[in-house]
Amino acid sequence: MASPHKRLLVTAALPYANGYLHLGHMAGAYLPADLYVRYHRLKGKDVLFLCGSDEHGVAITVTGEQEGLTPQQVIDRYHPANEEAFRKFGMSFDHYSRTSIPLHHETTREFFRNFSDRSLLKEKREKQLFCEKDNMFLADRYVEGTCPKCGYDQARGDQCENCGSWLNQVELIKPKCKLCGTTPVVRETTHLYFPLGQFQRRLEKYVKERNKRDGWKENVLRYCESWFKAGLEDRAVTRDLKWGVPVPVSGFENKVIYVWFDAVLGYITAGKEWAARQGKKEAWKDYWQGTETKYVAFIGKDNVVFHCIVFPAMLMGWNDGEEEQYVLPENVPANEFLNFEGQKFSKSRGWGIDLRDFLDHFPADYLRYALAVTLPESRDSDFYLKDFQARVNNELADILGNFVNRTLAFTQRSFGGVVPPRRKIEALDREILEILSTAPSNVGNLFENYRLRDGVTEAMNLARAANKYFNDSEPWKTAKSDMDRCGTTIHIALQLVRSLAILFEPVTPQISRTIWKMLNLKEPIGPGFWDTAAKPGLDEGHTLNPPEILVSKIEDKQIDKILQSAGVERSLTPATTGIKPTISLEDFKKIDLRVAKVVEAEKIPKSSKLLRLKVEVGGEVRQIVAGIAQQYEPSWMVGKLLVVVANLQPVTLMGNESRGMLLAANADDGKLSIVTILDDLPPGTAVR
RNA sequence: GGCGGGGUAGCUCAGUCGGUUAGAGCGUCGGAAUCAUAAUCCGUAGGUCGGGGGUUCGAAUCCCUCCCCCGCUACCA
Repeated sequence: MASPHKRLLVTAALPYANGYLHLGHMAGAYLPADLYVRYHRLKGKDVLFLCGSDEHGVAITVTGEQEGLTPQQVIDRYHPANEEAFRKFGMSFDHYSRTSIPLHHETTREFFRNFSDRSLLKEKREKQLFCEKDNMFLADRYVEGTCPKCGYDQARGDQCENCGSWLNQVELIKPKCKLCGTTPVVRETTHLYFPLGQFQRRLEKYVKERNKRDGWKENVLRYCESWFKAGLEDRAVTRDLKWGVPVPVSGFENKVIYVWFDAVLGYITAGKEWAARQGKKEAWKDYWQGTETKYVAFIGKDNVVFHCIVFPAMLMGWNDGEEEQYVLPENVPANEFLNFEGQKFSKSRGWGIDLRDFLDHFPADYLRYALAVTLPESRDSDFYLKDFQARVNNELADILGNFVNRTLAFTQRSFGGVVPPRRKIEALDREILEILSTAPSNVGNLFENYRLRDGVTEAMNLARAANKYFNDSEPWKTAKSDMDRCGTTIHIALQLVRSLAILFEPVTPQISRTIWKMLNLKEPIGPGFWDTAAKPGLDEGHTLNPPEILVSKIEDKQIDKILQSAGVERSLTPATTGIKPTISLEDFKKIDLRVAKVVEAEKIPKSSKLLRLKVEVGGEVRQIVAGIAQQYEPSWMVGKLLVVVANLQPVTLMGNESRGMLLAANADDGKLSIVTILDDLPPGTAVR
């Protein structure tokens, strides 16, 4: 489907500057975006490709506190590292920006002020608990106290679990900060809200229309639907924090703009910064404003709500009141997640592999190809290193690399490295030329419909067909009998090499460049080259450079080595890191551990994890609720000797009082194992 | 427990929203070939489409139910 748009604006999700990029990120958003962009550039489209680091938000502050750094120091570590990893991976951003720069603060404040001036933002005054020690307002889950209705002493800020009544956190009697245990004070705070709900009907129409025009992905439509179904609500756009963009409205000087609001605007900032560096300050408007632009936002599935709902609503909000009209995303192709060796990437568990580490071991193109053919386009997919090895060896090296090599080596030996003339065309020649003539549009159509994985596979199919052509034509035989025939075969094979270099440029740009060099072509692969891949493009008599190995194979031991650095082995054993700070003996003595014998056990109805146990401790039988139902059968538990914390403050879980807690080892993956004792000592025996 | 998503060949995944003998790549096995990175090409085998019901002339596809996995969440004191 030919696009009527003159310009293409592409963004890839702004990575959060609170950690290193890993392979899951690349498969989710960045590689798809880069494939799409590189393809369109070769088609001759006018493309602007933007990205940048998302550097605000409370998580960065928390990381800083944990490591004794300022937020600025945190982002100054991850922003350059991620930018560099992107560069090595071959991301072809026109500009990579960051949200901590003054220009971005200005962009954000401009939107904010605009909304505020036009009374789009609603002010809501509320009383909230403020912890003077932690110097912050407490979210509901960070505060507990006595329920004013039933007197239960561990009610949360929003609801009492004992009597089930809904509470306002300031109603709590004797509230306590869950972080530090001190008593917070009531302070009045005012926040501004963005009326997302007002936009719901327009957003639904917007998604429907764009889907009709550009074919949105099913998973994305499903996520949108569930948000619409739940109903959109006002969202707070201000927060009582220090780290972020200061609110530009009087009375709110001590607050910052909520990170969800400023992050998506980072795309616009990136456009402005790009334009400024081009020395054409207004050039960004050609892409961001006006009807001639098609805007495509590549993201991972966790970001759907911000790009399909929040960001469009913000742009609608702006467009309603201004002459300058921002372009809304025409499509938001979100991928699902990539697993690593069968398990979810997890920073906290140390599972997975960072992009920069991977690129220390292998060329980016190997990774790009392997990821491209297993992109999680319609559901989560798995990345296995042994698959990676197989893809590179059996496909990239053996099919593509070997075809290029055999063709160039043959030319070198039999024709002195000069493109032989094409003589009489026979059936085999006609067949492959026919295949060649449709290959660019076949691959291109798949790319344009966001079926990147199929597109790359289709490109590899041309290499397969090329090998078949070479085999069937048997130039090594005709070289002895019919040099004209042999020359014609090699002439066509060389044309195929050239076309393959072009069709593979979006996936493996470095490999394509190497082929180009071997073909001794002066003008680099560039805008408009895509369609020329359908036809022969090498002149007879042209002299080639000597061939070199294009893709070298991956050895087993290279895979083993990276498996170790990936933390695979580490993660299979229980973590020993993350030990808490040293405590004194007095502290430890406060804990009264006792042997307890299970006398009764049953599942708590409607609960999936909780077991209600009656245990004997000393002379007493008490009830304990434990979250072990997924691994232990109630009947099996009866008679077991456990170790329990006997002097723990009681709590009520799903209406069941729990007086004490049993000890169990908790693995990060959710597996657990109860603690018991080796010999049969009487219940109530102290453990220390 | 609730909401959402999955369960298709040994592995990784498609399957155009009911229509002929369920597909691809890799792996397996056999063959051809020997120009090439022992690479290539051809062919073969392999699936009761998680289980069970139902609707239909016809179901991987629609409905019901059950089992298992993943995510979010409730409750892992």
